[in-house]
Amino acid sequence: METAARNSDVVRMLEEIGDLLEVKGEQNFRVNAYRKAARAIADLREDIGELYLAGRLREIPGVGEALEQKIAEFLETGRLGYLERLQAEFPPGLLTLLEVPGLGPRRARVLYETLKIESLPALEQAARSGQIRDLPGMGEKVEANILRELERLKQRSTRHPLEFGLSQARDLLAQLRRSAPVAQAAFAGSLRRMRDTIGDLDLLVVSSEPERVAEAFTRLPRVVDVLSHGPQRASVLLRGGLQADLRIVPAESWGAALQYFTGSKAHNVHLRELALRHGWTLNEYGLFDVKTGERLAGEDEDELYRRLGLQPIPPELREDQGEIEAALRGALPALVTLDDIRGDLHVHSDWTDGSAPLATMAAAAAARGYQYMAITDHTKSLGVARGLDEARVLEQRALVDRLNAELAPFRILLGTEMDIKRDGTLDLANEALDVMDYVSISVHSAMNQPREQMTERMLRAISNPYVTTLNHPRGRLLRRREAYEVDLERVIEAAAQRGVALEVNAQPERMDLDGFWARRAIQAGARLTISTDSHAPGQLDFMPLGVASARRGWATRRDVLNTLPLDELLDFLGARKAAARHARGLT
DNA sequence: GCCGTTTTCGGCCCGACTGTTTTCAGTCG
Repeated sequence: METAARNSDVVRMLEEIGDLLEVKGEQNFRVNAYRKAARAIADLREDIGELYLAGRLREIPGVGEALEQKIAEFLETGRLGYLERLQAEFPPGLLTLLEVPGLGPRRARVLYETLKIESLPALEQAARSGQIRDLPGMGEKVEANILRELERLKQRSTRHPLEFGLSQARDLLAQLRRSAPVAQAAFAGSLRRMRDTIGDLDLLVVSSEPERVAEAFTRLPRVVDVLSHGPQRASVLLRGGLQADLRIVPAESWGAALQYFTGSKAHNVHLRELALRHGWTLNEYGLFDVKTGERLAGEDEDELYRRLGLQPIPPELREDQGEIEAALRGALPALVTLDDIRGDLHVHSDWTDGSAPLATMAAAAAARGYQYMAITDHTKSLGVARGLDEARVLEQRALVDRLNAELAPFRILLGTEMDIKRDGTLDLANEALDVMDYVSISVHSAMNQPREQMTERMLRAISNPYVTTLNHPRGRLLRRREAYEVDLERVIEAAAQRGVALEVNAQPERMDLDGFWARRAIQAGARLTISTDSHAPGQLDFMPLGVASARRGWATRRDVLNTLPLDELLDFLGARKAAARHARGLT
């Protein structure tokens, strides 16, 4: 049975209630209850409609009796009487005022009640005509800030790809080290958790002269605007629209500050509640006994976790998705690392749309310490890439064999990134697949098919027994293209059953699967590959991004195909091919 | 509104910065 709403609809509904209650002046704990539940549902790995039908809504942390009833009503009817009554108390545009940084619920309410402002254009007009400076609690600066933020809002930049944030952060920290006395420096926030996109940069520094560091930070070359500036922290706007926040702490607080500013917010809140139950309090300066004020931890991050009775939790897991419970039991997974990766299984050459000869790509892979690399050039349907036909595959087979004789013990696997055609059939004949070592498949065309059609297409494609891996299964391109409409749960289930691996693609704008879906795949029993989809030698260095996504999916070494040493991988691929031949009646 | 090896009632994460105000509310992360 289909319910009337999806998880994201429920999340939006609860957040709106929270916002409206806050504007109304309702007590904070009630407001936070709605927001906490919204967060939990946003991170949910199951369909909330199914949870409801199974009578399991109360299992969601933060959902009690009252919220269960409201969510049920919303799922059944697509509406919620309680929310509609709340909405009726305020004009529909009022909540858009909260999008302006510096405007919270109190000021939004004052603006509405005194000046009848209920939209951003009305806000701008009031600010321009100098009406806001006379309101209680506001003044000329608030008015000027509103105008400034409205301008910024008009050209608001969305979230940025992780790779861009990492390079910006590394540059900033290097510049800061050169221009001020910095004892330790690191980045925190979503950058350190390696989320696939980041909203801003969180930088952390230890210094005995914090004022000088903050000052130097605001004067770095790429800073275009200083948003706030104090002795312990400063926020700036960088060229290109990225915001960077710097925090300066004393050395004895380094670990606590690193923990605090790495987040996530939900993880931190959970951790603090845990501390409180011991009679301790946790802040960015350390872990303290509430009664005596004694410092229990703070200099070292791992020690902080251990003092709380937890295994140290890798930053990639800190999303309050069960990692704290697992760490309490000592049951955190041993996450896959870059060192575990034995080869790259998705690499292009100048035979199709890569920029370098096959031999160059192989040498670059070998230089990174890999035992193997799969060359996976495109196939004939992808005309723009001059994709290979069956005859060219045979030519490539010959070249690969020659190179392997020279490069041993390094091994090039002859592979393919074969197009899945719009009806789910594959681009090359089985005879061509039979001469290959590794077959991976991708959707590159008709990407806007309806959900049911795309799902059937992928299911049909992975049913070919020669197929080892489904590449970039969601097809999204950050900031450019949404994911395919597809029932990925069904595709993952089928892939798990057939032993088909799902790729974690490390291209910065792909990051596909991301951590969320990687974890889903592992839970379903599917195996992952982590590959770079390199089109030039330097792109092989994207591998850490893919490893990060897999780690965010709780992947261990054993969940990832290309952690296998060469001989074991060859055994695995050989067995698959034998089974494929058997299925075709060739044995 | 949620929740419980301190509690079924009485708690609920914590501090910096800004601006307006003369001791602190509002906002943010």
